[in-house]
Amino acid sequence: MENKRELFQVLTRRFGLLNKNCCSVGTVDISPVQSHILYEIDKQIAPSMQQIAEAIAMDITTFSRQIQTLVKMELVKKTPSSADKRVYLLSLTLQGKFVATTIDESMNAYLEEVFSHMNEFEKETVIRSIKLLNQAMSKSSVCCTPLL
Amino acid sequence: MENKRELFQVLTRRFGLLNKNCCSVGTVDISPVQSHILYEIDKQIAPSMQQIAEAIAMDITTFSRQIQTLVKMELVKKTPSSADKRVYLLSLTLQGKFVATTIDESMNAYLEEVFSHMNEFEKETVIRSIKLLNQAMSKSSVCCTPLL
DNA sequence: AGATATTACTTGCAAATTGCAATTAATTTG
DNA sequence: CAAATTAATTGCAATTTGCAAGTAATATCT
Repeated sequence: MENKRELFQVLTRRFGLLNKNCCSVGTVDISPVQSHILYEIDKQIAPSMQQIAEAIAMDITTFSRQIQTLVKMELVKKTPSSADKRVYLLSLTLQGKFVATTIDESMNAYLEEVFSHMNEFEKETVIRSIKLLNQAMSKSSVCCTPLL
Repeated sequence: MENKRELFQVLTRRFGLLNKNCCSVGTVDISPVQSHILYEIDKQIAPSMQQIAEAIAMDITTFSRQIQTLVKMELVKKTPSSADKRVYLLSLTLQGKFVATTIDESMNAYLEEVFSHMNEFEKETVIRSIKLLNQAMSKSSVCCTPLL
């Protein structure tokens, strides 16, 4: 058996670095956490605060403040729900959408660059493995429970 | 082509969560960052502050303060180098070693649990893929440059 | 229907983390 | 031996974090 922890330790750090790189679009500069928030709002349809906070496993009070920041930066819009007046529905502004898309593209470019160091077969294998890993983690009881 | 970013976004989040889980040993409670520091000190031989800070790609000033905290917690020992009096050599105390080892074991247990949802062939493939990915990232110019 | 409980979100701290700029002390370079 | 470089530390000041407590709206229960 390998030392799995060693492998994951290194991988985790590199992911952390990759994440940090990717959050500057023109004059707009956001944190990795904020980038995750934009990503998730973009992905869901008219989500509430709770939904996004849960999806990224973030404390709701911290999340509330992050959203306030993003609203001030005019990247996110909070619309009161008509069905339930306690709820705010989140969406990206035009600028927010632009930022999210640009980050997505640059992340994909980064990843393409990383994958360019492999041959086709290796690429396929790695992609398939990451899917497997994601599935296994979602089945796992020890972590990741709040994540889809 | 797949959407790689989607896959990595989810994986990154799950790793983040895994990381957070794993830092409480008895009455000692440390942050994920501190756990990385302990890990890296344990791995190297009589490293200097610079060396560790660079290995985990952390700002040296932040690192300096983290070390101060860990020294107060009696997990890390700072020994002035006799060869160069500017330098401090880092090592784990007995307690620090214990904490590092315990975290290592519990991380490995977590990972075993995750891998238990795969068959033997899948396990092999995934492990091999992560190695490939690590290699590719270390060759990459866009990230990870400071990391071994 | 009306009191009670629950839910969604917000604020008040207080602690921890971060990084840039500037400092100290030791070593190297010219 | 003076000047430049290096290792590590400190002074801010901004950001992030989470618990506890609060407000307002909705759901539940007799």
